Amino acid sequence: MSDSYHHGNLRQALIDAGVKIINESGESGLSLRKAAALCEVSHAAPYAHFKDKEELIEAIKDSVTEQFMEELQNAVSTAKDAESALISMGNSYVAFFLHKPDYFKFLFGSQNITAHLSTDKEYEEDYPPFKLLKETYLNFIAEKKIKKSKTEQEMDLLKLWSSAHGLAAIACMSQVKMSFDWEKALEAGILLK
Amino acid sequence: MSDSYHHGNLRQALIDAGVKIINESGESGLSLRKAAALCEVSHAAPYAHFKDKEELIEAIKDSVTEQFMEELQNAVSTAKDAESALISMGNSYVAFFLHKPDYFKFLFGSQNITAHLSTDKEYEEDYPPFKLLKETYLNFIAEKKIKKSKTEQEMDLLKLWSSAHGLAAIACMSQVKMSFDWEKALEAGILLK
DNA sequence: TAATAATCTTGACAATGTAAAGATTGGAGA
DNA sequence: TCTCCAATCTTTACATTGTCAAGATTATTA
Repeated sequence: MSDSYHHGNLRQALIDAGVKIINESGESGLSLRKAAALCEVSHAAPYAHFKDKEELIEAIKDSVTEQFMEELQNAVSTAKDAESALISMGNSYVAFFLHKPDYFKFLFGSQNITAHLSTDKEYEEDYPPFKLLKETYLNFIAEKKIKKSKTEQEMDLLKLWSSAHGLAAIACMSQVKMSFDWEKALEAGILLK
Repeated sequence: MSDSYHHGNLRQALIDAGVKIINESGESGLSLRKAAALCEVSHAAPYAHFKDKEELIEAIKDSVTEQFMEELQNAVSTAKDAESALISMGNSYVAFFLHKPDYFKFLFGSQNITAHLSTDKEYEEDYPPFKLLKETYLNFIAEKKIKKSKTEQEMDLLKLWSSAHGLAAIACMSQVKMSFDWEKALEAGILLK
């Protein structure tokens, strides 16, 4: 392929450029034209791959969510049993965003978590982090031979998810130096206890 | 005062216009020029009262936070004892945003919770909802004669705050109809138990 | 190889944030 | 009361941005 007119893989390049921009200047610094410029392509080129800015943003979110999932998956895989997998996953959930606050704001800030997912299903089943949480939780209650009703299980899952998510939110959203030492708290297992 | 040139109370009018816009079309629909137009004033008039768009947004957040605080305060005031005050406050925390999801995204979405606060103090002390939570919590452990170290208290407060905030986040961010019935869950007291 | 689809460029336009310069007005002090 | 100043508001202007339309270039496929 001659490399002057056709980029080759502009779609992915735009996504990568978007991730880079967000890391450097947050979501507010992200514009279609800047992403296009980073790819050395004209300002309207993105429209061959994305319907509008929103669609690029969703693609970037999917990309960041993949990174997120890798860390969660790793936390679960390397745990010695189902209980520590659950705890480790929660800690990773918070730690990931603690180290990348801009990712939190980007993923959960302006738009809906599930905006990119099909809307005709129960949303949780399609959201990868929740799927992993559910698996891990089910392993846990199986391992411990705990009997719970469907409703109780849903409640447990919601508590687990929201406590991790809430901690991440509070950690990320307070730019002010906190008196609270998050790293220490995570080590000490403030989560899931 | 003649009512042609000088508005009279443009600052407050712009804030109110901003709240209205956010209720109708979310934060993405908010622009300085639209707010100015709603106040029947030229597009540059806001600059007499706000340094830039960000400063208007912070003022709108303060206004919404006041509404939020009224509901929290009410929940605490009308409770029969400190324990139910704590529970009621948590439920109000989630319920407020459940009924106004756009407010959640607006308050905690793009910017920092504490961006409008002084940055040289421990952030929690200045954030009204946290202040109220702390008071209510201290009343609770006093009422129950529970002895806790400073660190344990901080942990408790963090858990209370993050669980309520996390539930609100998850409730608001999933636009998809959830299988989970939030109203019922709140009645049943999923929080703080 | 010719037609068609995909990809990219150029040019244009409206909405927006923001700055500069000037008009209008209310109020403090004479 | 009158004058002057500071606050408030308007007008004009400009850069950035999202988006569209028309056309150029290249890949694909029949």
